[in-house]
Amino acid sequence: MSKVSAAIGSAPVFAALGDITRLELVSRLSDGKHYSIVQLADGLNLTRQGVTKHLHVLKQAGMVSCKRIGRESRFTISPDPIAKARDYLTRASAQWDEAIERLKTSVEE
Amino acid sequence: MSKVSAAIGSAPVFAALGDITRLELVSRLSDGKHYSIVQLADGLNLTRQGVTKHLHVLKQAGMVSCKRIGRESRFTISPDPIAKARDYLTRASAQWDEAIERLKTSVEE
DNA sequence: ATAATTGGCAACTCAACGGTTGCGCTTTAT
DNA sequence: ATAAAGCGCAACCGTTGAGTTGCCAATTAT
Repeated sequence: MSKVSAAIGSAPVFAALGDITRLELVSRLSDGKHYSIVQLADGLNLTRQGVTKHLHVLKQAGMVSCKRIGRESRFTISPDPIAKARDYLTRASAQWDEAIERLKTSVEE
Repeated sequence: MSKVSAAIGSAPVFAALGDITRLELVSRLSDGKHYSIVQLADGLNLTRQGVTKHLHVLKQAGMVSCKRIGRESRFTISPDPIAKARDYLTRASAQWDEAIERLKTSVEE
């Protein structure tokens, strides 16, 4: 599997992380605990519905999971997809690090 | 600097990576060499202008730099911003890895 | 029983995005 | 000198995205 085809699976994850609100939500969920929507919405400058939409995006990207408990929806982080995205970036930087290293020694145009 | 404030700087980078065309462009540029727009557009199923727009997004995110040489614009990868994004994801996963580890041992609600 | 919390669903607005076409300018090739 | 290559700019279009409001159902608290 090429690097690109490995990456396209992570594209939705990157897209999801490309919004500061969702970045904030992921940050709040990074302690591994589970939170209700109102808890997650607290302090954010947008409606509960807005937060719900963002959480839905994160869920579609596989980055969070939710479970209905009584009247609330509890959200938790799902580490795997983000770990995959991280691995892609790690491989990518390793790739051009050595490529640039090669270009530095032999001046190939 | 908190993790979030470190992350919001990476949001445009993540957003830029959230498109499969730009992911492909980054992949093509990952050898550290520089390419003209038509070279980068080759094989992609969209117009030269479309590619130009994507390259502009990558440039705004600081992920590529371009230099005019004669009649062509040569684009090269700029590793730093992507490395920062990678570092953020690495720190984030490390954080919830240990958090989840703690939650596994002591069952704290 | 009644009121408050929590949240899902649908409709709507406005802006941003991805992509296109057309045109003109500069640089290179013939 | 003329043609072609490479690119930038601007206008335009359809779709998606973020965010809102309003309403109703279910659960919990009083």
